[in-house]
Amino acid sequence: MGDGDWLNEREQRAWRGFIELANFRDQFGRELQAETGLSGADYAILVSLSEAADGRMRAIELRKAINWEKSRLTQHLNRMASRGLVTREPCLTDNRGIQVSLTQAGREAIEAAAPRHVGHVRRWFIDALTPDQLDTFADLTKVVLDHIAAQDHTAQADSD
Amino acid sequence: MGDGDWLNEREQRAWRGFIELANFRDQFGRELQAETGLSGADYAILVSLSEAADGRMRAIELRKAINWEKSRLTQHLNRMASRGLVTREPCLTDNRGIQVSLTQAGREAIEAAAPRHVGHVRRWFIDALTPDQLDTFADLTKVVLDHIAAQDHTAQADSD
DNA sequence: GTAGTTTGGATGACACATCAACCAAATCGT
DNA sequence: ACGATTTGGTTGATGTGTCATCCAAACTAC
Repeated sequence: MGDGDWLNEREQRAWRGFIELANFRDQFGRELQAETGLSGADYAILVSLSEAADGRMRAIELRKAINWEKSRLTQHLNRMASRGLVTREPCLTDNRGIQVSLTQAGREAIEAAAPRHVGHVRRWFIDALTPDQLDTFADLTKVVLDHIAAQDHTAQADSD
Repeated sequence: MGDGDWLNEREQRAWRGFIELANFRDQFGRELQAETGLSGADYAILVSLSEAADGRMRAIELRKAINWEKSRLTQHLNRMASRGLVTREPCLTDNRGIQVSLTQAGREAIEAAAPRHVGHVRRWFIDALTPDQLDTFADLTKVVLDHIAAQDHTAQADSD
């Protein structure tokens, strides 16, 4: 390919490090799923629900909390409902809305998964760095994220 | 959910920063795809091919270069071939192998996409950090990646 | 040689995410 | 009141990635 302008070595080191770390994160998610039976997506939904009063939320609130596209939520809730982790009922105060509720099985699943999740995060990431390094890393990610946000105001993404 | 042991604030800041940055990266890939017509996966394959002699490589070499599962490569090459970006021919020296070649269209696609790719990386990531910060960031990712590699020697995906 | 294993690859089923299009209830403007 | 628009959600098509399984060619043995 035409290698007109590429990154210099310093830039490339940082960028590739980031990419590899991000790649690893997908693997991390799959391992967690293999251990707990919950994907990262499942986890995000269950955490939100489990923090809500009575373990129930309107779909739209859920969507705001985890910042998903609506079709993604619809389809994922379908799969989770068919697995018995959540239920979907019509919303009383808005006939176009949906109430999503944690089932007992869902609550048990998230409570079983949470410690393993934390353990994984610690073992794979936190333990690699000293407290100072953690701060530095957090600072740098913040710089980049702020830079992104400043550039592109349509950017937010989140989970976990 | 039971909040038995969670991360302290410092740990959480670093972890969440990482997650958000990794999430952003997916969005980055989609934007690039919208602009160039090439997904990150397409890009990885085309870059490898374009760097090879004659723009051709055996599938297995390609797989090693980008570290993919074999079924992923098979399926992605199918899609790319149907889009006219690559061709697949039997390998002369090993009857079970496959030779993958860049087509003219594929070469043009990667050459058109590369500058935009670099521009995006710069604009979204590199430009956010000073040279010193780039080094620091690269160092920290390396620490984490080394830690991961040291812990888990079974990380590679492939089995049969 | 010829049986057993490894290796390069293909295939089918499924999970996951996006996009575009659609629908009905809610809301808004007048 | 009533048409127009927004909003909450669904649906279907498509792209992408994983896993498990299968297959034939290639390398062992012996």
